[in-house]
This record gives sequence, C-alpha cells and structure tokens, in this order.
Amino acid sequence: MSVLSQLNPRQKEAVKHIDGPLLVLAGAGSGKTSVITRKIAYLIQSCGYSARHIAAVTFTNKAAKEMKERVGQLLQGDQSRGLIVSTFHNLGLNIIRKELKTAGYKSGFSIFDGTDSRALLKEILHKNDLDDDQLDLIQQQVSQFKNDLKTPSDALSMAQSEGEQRIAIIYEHYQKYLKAYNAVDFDDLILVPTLLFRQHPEVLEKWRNRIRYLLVDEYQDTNGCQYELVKLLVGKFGRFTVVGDDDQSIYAWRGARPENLVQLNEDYPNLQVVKLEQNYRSTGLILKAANQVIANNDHIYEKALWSDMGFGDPIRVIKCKTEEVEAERIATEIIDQKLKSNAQFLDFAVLFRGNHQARLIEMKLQQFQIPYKLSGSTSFFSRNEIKDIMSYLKLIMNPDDDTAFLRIINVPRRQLGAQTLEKLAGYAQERGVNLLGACAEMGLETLMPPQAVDKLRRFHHWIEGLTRRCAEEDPIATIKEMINDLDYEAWLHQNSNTPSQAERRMKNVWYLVDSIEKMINQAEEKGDELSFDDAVARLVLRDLLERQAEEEELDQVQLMTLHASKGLEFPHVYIMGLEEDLLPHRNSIDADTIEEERRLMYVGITRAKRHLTLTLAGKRRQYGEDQETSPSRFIEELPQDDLQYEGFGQASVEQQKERGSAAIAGLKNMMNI
DNA sequence: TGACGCTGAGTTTTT
DNA sequence: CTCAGCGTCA
Repeated sequence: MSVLSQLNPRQKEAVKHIDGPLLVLAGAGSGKTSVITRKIAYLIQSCGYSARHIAAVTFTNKAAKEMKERVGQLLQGDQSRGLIVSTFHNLGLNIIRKELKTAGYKSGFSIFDGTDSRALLKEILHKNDLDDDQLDLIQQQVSQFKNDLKTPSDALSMAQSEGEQRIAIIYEHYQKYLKAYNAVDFDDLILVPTLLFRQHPEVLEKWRNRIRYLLVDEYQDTNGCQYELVKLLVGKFGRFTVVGDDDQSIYAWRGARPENLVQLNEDYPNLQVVKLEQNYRSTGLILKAANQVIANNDHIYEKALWSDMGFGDPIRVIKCKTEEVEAERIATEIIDQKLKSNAQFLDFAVLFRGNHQARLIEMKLQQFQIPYKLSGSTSFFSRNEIKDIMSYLKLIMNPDDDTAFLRIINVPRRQLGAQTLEKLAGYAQERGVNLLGACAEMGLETLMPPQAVDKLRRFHHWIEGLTRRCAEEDPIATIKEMINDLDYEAWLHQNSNTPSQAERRMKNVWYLVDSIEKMINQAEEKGDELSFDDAVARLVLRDLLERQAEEEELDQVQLMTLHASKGLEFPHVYIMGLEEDLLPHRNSIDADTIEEERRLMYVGITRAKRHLTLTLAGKRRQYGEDQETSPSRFIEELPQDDLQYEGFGQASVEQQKERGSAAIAGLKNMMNI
C-alpha cells in the first residue's frame, strides 16, 4: 500500500512536492503530522533518498517522539536507519558535539537551563554592584540578542542608551563566564551551530551533505536564529518542507517569529504554498466558531477550515456567580457528561489562561473524587534533589563547571565555610583555573587552615576518581555508588519536613538515575551508542523518556493552560475564565497584543472534538477582594446563533429555548452594551 | 544554619 | 489573598 493512499488531494500535493521549497499551511487538526511522516516515507521509498540524509525538526521532545513512532510504522526495519527526527535543540547539540573543536568547546561541556542562566546573570549583576530587580528583563534581552544572532560586541555597538549599553556589557560577561565554564545555554544550542556554519563553510558543506532534505514542524514558532540555521542547512536549492499555522502562533512573547512564514516567500521566490484546510478533528459548529473568532485577526494567508463531521452539539457558554461556582459547575458537568456520553475521564480537558486558575478546579475535582492530571506543574528538574544530583553529574563530566561545583560543595555538608570558598575562588581566578582544579593546587596552604585544604583536596580527589570510573568503568554503577557514598538519603531526611517527603525526593533521585540507565540501554538495543554524557545532556534538554507515557495511560481529567494544550485534542473541552482581563489577559490588553490572545482562544476552541463549553464567573477574588468581571470580548466574536447561553440573567431560560438572532441582542442587553 | 517576618508581585514557558 | 524570596537575628 502506498504511503499516499490515505491522504486527501492537498496532503498528497504537499507530500509529492519535493523539488523545491514548500510551505504547508496546516490548520488545526488538518493532519499535518501525517503529511510530515508520510513525506519522510515517500522521500525514502519513492525518491531515492537515504534515511540518513533526511532530518525532521520539531520543538518538543514529545512531538519528536510521536513523529519517530509514526515514521516507524510506515517504514520497515532498517529503512529508517540514520533518520534524524529531533528537536531543534537536540540537533544543535549534536552539531556542537560533532564539531566540538571548531566550535571552541571542550568535551563534556555543560548545558545551562533557564534557571542556571538566571542564576549566573544574577551573580554577574551582584559582582558589578547592580540591582537584580530587572533580572527577568535582562535574561529576556540576552536571549533576544542570541535569537537575533547578535554577539556581545554587536550588542555593544548597537546600544543606543546607557541602559542598553549596560545590558550589552552584562551579556558580554555572561558569555565570558559560560565559555570559562565550558558551558552553553539553551539559546547557544541553536546559536553556536548557526555561527559555526556561517564562519566555516567547509563544516557547513559537510552538514549540507549529511542533511539533504529538511522538514520543520510548527514553523510559526521558530525564532530568528532557528530560521537562519534552517536557511544555512538547506542552501540555495531549498530542499525543505516547513509546516506551520500562523493562527496557532502563541509564543511570540518568547521570541517566536510568525513573520518567518512571510519571510520564506521573500527568501525563496519559488516557494510553493499548500494549504491544508480539511479538519478531521472537530464538529462543524466548533470549527465555525474557531473560524469566526480568528477572522478578527489580520491574515497574510487566508485559510478556511472545514469539516465533514456534521454540525454537532451547540457550544455552551455558562456564566456562574463566582469562580467557585464555576469550578464546581465544571466538576459536576464532567460527572454528568461522563455518564451521558459514556466517556472516560481522560476524554475531558479543562483549559485556563493562568496556572493559578488550576487551584480552584483542582479543589473541586478532589471534592467530587474525580481523578485529574495537572500538567505543567513544578517541573521535575526544578526540584532541589534533582538539581543537586545533576550538578554532581555535570561536575564529573565537566570540571570547568564552577556553578555545579558551588552548588554541591556543601551538599551534603562538608564543613567548608564561606570564607574558605571565597579564598578558593580568589585563588582560582588568580591562577586562571577552575574551582575544582584549584583544590589540588599547592598554593592553598598559605591561604587557609590545613583542615580546610584537606577537605578540598579530598573532595577533588573523590570527584576525579568518579570521573575516571565513569569513563573507564560502568558509569551507572559509579553514580549509584556515589549517591550511596554521599549518604544523600540522610541529607534529604535532614532537610525535609516529613520522612515521607524525604522518601518521595529520594524516589525522584532514583528515577533520575533509572532514566539515564534506561536511555543508555534503549539506545544500545537499537544499536546506537549513547555515551553517559549524551544521556545527561538529553536529561537537561528534558528528554525524559517513559514518564509521560506512563501517566497518560491513567484515566484522568486533563488540567492545563491553553498554551500547554497546543497540539492536543479531547472529545470534551472546558475553557474557563472567559472574562476580560483574564482571557484576554490584562497585560495583553495593555501591551496591545490582543491578536495573540485571540490565537490562544483559537487554539483552545480547536482542541475540542465534540463538545465545547466556555465558562466564566461574574465575580472573581483578585488580590484579596471580590471583583466584578465582564465577559470576554471573544464570546461576542463567536457565532451567536450556535451558542447556548446559560446564567446571563433572568432571560436565560428563554434564551436557551429560542436561540437565534435574538440571542445577540439579548446578550448585549444583558451586558449593558 | 535555620527560623521568622517583611516586601512585593501576581501570564503564558516547547528547550 | 498567598507565596516566594530575601534579609535579619538568634
């Protein structure tokens, strides 16, 4: 059976266009993953491409994983050998790995996550006697510089004001420290390969020869640097397919540039554009609602989603007295719906704008004993125990990582005081060595008491031993032994509020170790080789296998932010808090970024397959006092004829019965417009 | 080093 | 209101 057989004409067109650059505008639920995966299969089976010359790039590990699975179903055995399906960051990481010397890094380099970067920036600010009250802004700026391919000297020469100059200088320091620590941050994973390709044509040539066809998913989410990397890789022939949807661009606030969709037209005049407009997910009314809301935004490429799945049930808009009633209503609705539609809990999703909104609904779900899963809560990696162990791993692989050194030198307690460490740091700087290395130097005796020197030496010796054993013997066994040696469990018990908390945290630690072990074993089974530091790097990139898979199996109501819902679908969707200042959010109204809020609404609506319910509260407790709310403007933008209003005042019963044009007038009346 | 109290913020966060 | 983060004090 051909890989083309189950595709609609537009999808086929997208798959078969292989000679030049292709942009696929894929509306929500239009089968874009099918197009990408089938195109990969098509390139291999019908166009003579070898799998190892194809790369598909996504933004999330989850998407990459799904894509790998689906490609695997289309190809037999070794047909997919060498195929690259990875996130942008993982691809960047691999490029840096392979071009380590040219890129100017030493092996075992560390990857700083957002928290690490933040901490480093903070330290730099403090060292320069600057306030850290604008830390977030500065971090954002630095990230922006990198996304725009600006080096510190670029930033410095472009600075228009003293403030900008100051940020540029901080950026310069920041880069210097990263380099000294033999570390890269998340942005560098894209930036470093991009600059490398620019500066070393021979390296670029090598990679162009390796990746001869490139596919990019969620293209509207690329930033400037990512686009540049794509452009460099595909060269002037433009053998690529990018898939995106400007209406689902909800990460502009984080540097994503949906304009990149337009830019393609200019950069590749022979760009072919294919629109996927048939939606296979939602009923007609849901789709109509989505279309009508998003029609209020400006569009470069017009697009009209349609569905042949029938009209379906009307969309309900329920106004509740308070946020508490709203949460309770959703909980009871779910129980009700579940019985009526014979659905499972996992068929329901409750979506909201801000994480804090989860609290109330969580409470109510607990009250009604409804199982739920809250996604996006405190990340596994922000847990202290994980950061501790990760720091040990980082230091073992990268002696230059002073940040890791400082994090763990006293965890657990090694009786090394602030004074000793300060002296050590001063000495290290003087001698131009890293902190770990400084521990072994002879000059220490003149600076500090012999007990302190002894402790530092022992630590150094111990880490060195671990490094050696990780390289020469079994790294997993070494790490397990290390954790026991540390008596980390005792430390956790000492530093936890309850024994059960300590146990939970220890379980996290073992989970981390197991993940690394599994990752290595899994790679081995597939015949790949995954070194220990590869595995650790992938952990930093949040490529944690199995974890989600296990949890998704459970029959739980899905609770998440609208942002987190992108790419998912559910038979029954509740979007709560449809109020001005919440959705759209106050800050977005002020910042005049309503269009992005509208896209967020659009994403939310298009998650629903069959039932969509929008709720709002008449009163909401904000900063300690009850505030009257007004319904979101997005409600007015919906097709009023298809809505079933409830709770909008005394006329609501009539309204429900005689839906139609009167509803608009009725609603507006009620809202005093 | 830990506990306590003050202050200020309070969207979204794929990697 | 509620919680994190910080500084102070014992």
